[in-house]
Amino acid sequence: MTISKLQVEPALPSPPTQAQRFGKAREAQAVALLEDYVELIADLLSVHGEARPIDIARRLGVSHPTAVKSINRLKREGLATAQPYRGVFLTESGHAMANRARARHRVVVQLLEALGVPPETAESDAEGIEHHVSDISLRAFARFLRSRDLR
Amino acid sequence: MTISKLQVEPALPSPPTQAQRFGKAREAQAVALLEDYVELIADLLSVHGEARPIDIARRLGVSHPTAVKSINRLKREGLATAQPYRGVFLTESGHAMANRARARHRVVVQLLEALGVPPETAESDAEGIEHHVSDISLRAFARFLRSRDLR
DNA sequence: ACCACATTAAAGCCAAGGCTATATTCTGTC
DNA sequence: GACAGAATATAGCCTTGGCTTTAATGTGGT
Repeated sequence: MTISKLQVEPALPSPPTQAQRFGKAREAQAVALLEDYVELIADLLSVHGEARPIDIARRLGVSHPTAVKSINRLKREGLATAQPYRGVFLTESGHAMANRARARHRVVVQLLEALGVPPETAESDAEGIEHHVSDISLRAFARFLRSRDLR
Repeated sequence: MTISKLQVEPALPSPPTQAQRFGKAREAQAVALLEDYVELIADLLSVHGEARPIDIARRLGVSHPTAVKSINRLKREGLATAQPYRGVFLTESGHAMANRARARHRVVVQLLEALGVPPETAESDAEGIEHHVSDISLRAFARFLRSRDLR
């Protein structure tokens, strides 16, 4: 007789379930770049009063033309406005996205540090992680931090 | 006389520092797709004994040709092997990457659940987050989980 | 043994996000 | 006010990762 599996393999999730998870991750990735830009632009505006393409490019570590191209996409999607040679500004919805992104960023960094991750690593990892944290997880993170502060 | 800033704006990181953070995130993203594929292929191999392109495609939620194209990339990068019409297998380094990815995935899911994130959300968010968790953070997560289990 | 159906492969299209090279426009200094 | 140098914009190229369409190959059932 055949011997059935000795180690119980943890069954895989159903294909549709798994496809949906991957689909969400792909979608999050699609907006990640937009979030990075508006978040950075909001920071530059609030600290320097202006957001120039060249500064955006330098801080993102990409060439100027790449930054300009992405800024054009922001304009196309109604997140930013810009006149030629005049710097970049955020629309209403751009600001909204930036605020949500900044809030998430802050919570993720705080969580990582609370878990014992050194500050620079926390900032670095957060840059990638933040775009994949759902509202549900974000609230859980906030609860954890609050409960921990009270202790 | 001019009034200096009333609220102390948290100074921005230096451009090179910030560029480096974004660069790391971009690099992580570049390998994310490879990790997703080898992780899934490893799972299929261990559960079903074979990894067919069509199953890979279905579980990732992409069309078959897209999956085939990515599998070709895996072959090009020395992570997988495949004969026409014969299914996909992992090379030594493919297995190594899959094991690292699975370990990270598991820890991230456990962490999220430990923080109170419901299981399906934990799985879903982990799919995106795992690729951006550095070894340093991963070890911190593991430490946290261990200390919590002991309590 | 055949034939229908499933699977696989191949070809070609598209948008996104990188890049370099070149042209244009500002701007600050003399 | 002119001009040099910085910033910006434009054009064109490449790769990746999606897609659809079409062709080729396996495979299982009668």
